[in-house]
Amino acid sequence: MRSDNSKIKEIFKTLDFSDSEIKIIESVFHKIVVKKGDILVRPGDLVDSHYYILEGCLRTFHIDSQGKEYTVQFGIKDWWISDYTAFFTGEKAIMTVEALADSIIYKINSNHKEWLYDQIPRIDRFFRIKLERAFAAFQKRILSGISQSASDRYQHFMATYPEIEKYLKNYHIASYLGITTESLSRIRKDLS
Amino acid sequence: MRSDNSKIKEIFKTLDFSDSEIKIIESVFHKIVVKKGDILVRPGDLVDSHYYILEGCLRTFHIDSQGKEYTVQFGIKDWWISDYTAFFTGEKAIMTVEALADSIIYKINSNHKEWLYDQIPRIDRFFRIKLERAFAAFQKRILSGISQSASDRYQHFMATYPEIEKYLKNYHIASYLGITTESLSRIRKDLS
DNA sequence: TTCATTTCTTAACATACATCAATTTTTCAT
DNA sequence: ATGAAAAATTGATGTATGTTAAGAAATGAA
Repeated sequence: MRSDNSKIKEIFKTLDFSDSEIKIIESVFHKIVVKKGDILVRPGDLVDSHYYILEGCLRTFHIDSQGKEYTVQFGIKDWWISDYTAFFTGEKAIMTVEALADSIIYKINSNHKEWLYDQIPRIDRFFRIKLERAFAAFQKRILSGISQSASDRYQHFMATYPEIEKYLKNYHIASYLGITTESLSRIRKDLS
Repeated sequence: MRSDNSKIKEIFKTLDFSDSEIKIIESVFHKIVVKKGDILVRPGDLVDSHYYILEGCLRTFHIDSQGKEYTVQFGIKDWWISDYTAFFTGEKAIMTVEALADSIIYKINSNHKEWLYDQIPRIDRFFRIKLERAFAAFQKRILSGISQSASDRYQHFMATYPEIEKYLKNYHIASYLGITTESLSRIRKDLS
């Protein structure tokens, strides 16, 4: 075993694996302990891995030519995170993946994942369903972005992901909503 | 054969199927010919199907409580379309799927798709890769929505999907960008 | 605890986009 | 081809959000 993988079962808790299958799975996951502020993916990287969050919080964000940050995704316990555009398409990363708190994550790379699909076909289905749910969530976010005011988007975000809030600064939330911290501050004042 | 499925091979043109596999696939796809303006999915429907577009153009949009329309997706030849949130989660549709031109599409429902995965496991991988690419495109659109001006989003859309334009009214584009037709009109004027 | 640093708030002003209303242009059925 | 309906444009005005700058509050390291 390359690292302490005793928590691997949690990742696939919806599936029932035999001991030998667990061994196979453990062989392709790599445990990583990161500190708040650590960076997992940088712009320009080739991204051949994605990350399961066992504990903590991370975010994926883009930095534009003026240095402004735009958060595309937050991730907490039991979510997966990466620069998915780069991961899926093979293009170089335009995102940064950053730990917002000390976190414990499991990394798996593309080749290992493909190998795993061959070894345990049920896993293909597992990841497909994860992806379907993430896709549906993204569709809702797109709709929210084009149909709602910043205040409505803020309230919806806070209501939908209350567990994430404790890890976030207001500027993280603003960068996720696509507004400035000043605007968010005014929105919070209006709501209180 | 339930309908003329002679074009089914086009859907899976990246895969090499035997004649017997093609037969299996043909048995679960249902050809539908729709006219401009026809509706395939309505708000409140249970959505157990998605649609492959062989020819024509469709869009998925949401109508809010004030009757305003917000377009989440356009689809043309060789794309798939549905209310994916409803399709993947089992929730009732909040979207309308509408033909923007006379179109020829192939419909497949969930149960048949699951059955197909069992019969021909390679197809699971095929749909997973489609979904990965759609997911990456959605991630880019979210980033565009929170980071770019309406004018930039318009130019980016036109440059990225030039083949779609001929099917669209300006109010379709405006509803996709999340702006009013009046604003789009001014943007177009400024750019010309 | 204390102080430096980071984050948040507030205010004045600027700008992008929305709204409402009227008119022109385009589309499409006859 | 013609006219009614749909779509696009334009102008005047309103509002939400951005920008800049300053100060207040919160955080975290020593």
